[in-house]
Amino acid sequence: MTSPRYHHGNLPTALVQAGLTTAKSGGPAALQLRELAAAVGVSPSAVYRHFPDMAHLSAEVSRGARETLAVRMLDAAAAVPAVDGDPAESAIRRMQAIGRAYIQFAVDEPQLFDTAFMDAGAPPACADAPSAWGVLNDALDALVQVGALSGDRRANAPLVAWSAVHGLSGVLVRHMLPSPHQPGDAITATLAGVLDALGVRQPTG
Amino acid sequence: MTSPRYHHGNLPTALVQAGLTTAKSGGPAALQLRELAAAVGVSPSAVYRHFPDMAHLSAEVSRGARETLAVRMLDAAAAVPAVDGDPAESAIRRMQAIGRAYIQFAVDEPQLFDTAFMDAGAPPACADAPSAWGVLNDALDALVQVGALSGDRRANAPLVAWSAVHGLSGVLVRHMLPSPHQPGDAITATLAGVLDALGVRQPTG
DNA sequence: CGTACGATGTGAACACTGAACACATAATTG
DNA sequence: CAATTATGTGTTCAGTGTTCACATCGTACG
Repeated sequence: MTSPRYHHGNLPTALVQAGLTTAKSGGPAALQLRELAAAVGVSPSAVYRHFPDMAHLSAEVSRGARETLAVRMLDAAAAVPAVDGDPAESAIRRMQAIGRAYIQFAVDEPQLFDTAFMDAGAPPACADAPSAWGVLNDALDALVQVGALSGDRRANAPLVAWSAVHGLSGVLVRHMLPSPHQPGDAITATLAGVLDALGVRQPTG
Repeated sequence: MTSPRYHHGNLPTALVQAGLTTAKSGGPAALQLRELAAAVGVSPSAVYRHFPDMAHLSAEVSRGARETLAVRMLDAAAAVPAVDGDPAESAIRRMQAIGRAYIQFAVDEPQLFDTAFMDAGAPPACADAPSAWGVLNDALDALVQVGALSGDRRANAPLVAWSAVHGLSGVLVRHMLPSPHQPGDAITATLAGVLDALGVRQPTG
């Protein structure tokens, strides 16, 4: 398997994987066709057997980064223990955990976060693999089902939540804060603000 | 002035101007050294007499875009008529106008907006020319001075307001909305949410 | 079997980019 | 007016994504 066969066996996946590794440390600007090809041990031209364009390969790496983010969110939600006899409280805490995981991902892996949202055409609406947008909407649905979120506010809810959390993430990632703010405070304040704007009661404790 | 003199007279400014024009239609990716030089009618190497690097020129164009944004915000605030005998109401309306102008700029000039915030190192804290961050903080100071914003919330206020407004702008610019949302509704909802999160009363009418 | 064929990878090109050099010209200063 | 500095030119170079004719492998069919 490690022998240098002429046919790689699974080039596209390997290229995307190498792209993710590269992007994790160098960001989207570090994604270069020749470098990725070399990292996988393949000629530059070989890439074109699987991707029509470097842009398409980059887009696929970006998609991978978004998927990683979605998985982090799902894991964070799953790690929240259910509160006995209070499904609403559980749903609210899960919602908060999702938002926190999103921001945490941006802070922990700023380059990957940048890679995830680099191109304008990236639609979070695509029905593929776990998407952050999907995870958010599922959480909102859960809130409605449990009675913690009113149906009226459901329509604008994803937009409000997403822009607040995504906006804070961007600000933190790009170090747009002039004074040395405490990110932790900002995160909790933003999460509380989102729940407040949605008319969802704050989680106890 | 239009005669093709050997010395351009004001190359750096002209290059940045050309960069702004290019970026307005093509975004940050369209900023190319040779093209900008040609647009100004100058050899590519001439650029290096004024900018050590293409990155520095791009950064200057980005700064220009941010300045444009700040001016739009200032203009919008100035266009709000004062409410007689109610300085608080005036300040609140001005604050709202600033946020609306920010988002409007992103929607009207998505490419310029992208250019304004392309590089991570861009500090809105720089004390140069009108900066969006400065405009926001001035508006917040006005709110405090008028008693519409409590001093306690002043510390986190810029972060909360900025991330919400900037986040929504980014979402709108990148068309991250799956379903055909109404941007107008989202904008007013977000602005109201920001004021709410800051504990500022909603403007009347 | 073995042979033709499609899928996959190679190597040498090409056009383009930002960048670096020696040189030419203009403006300024003594 | 002479000399020096500031500014712009032309050429060249390394590196990029991309293309094309060719090489190689796996495989399905006679």
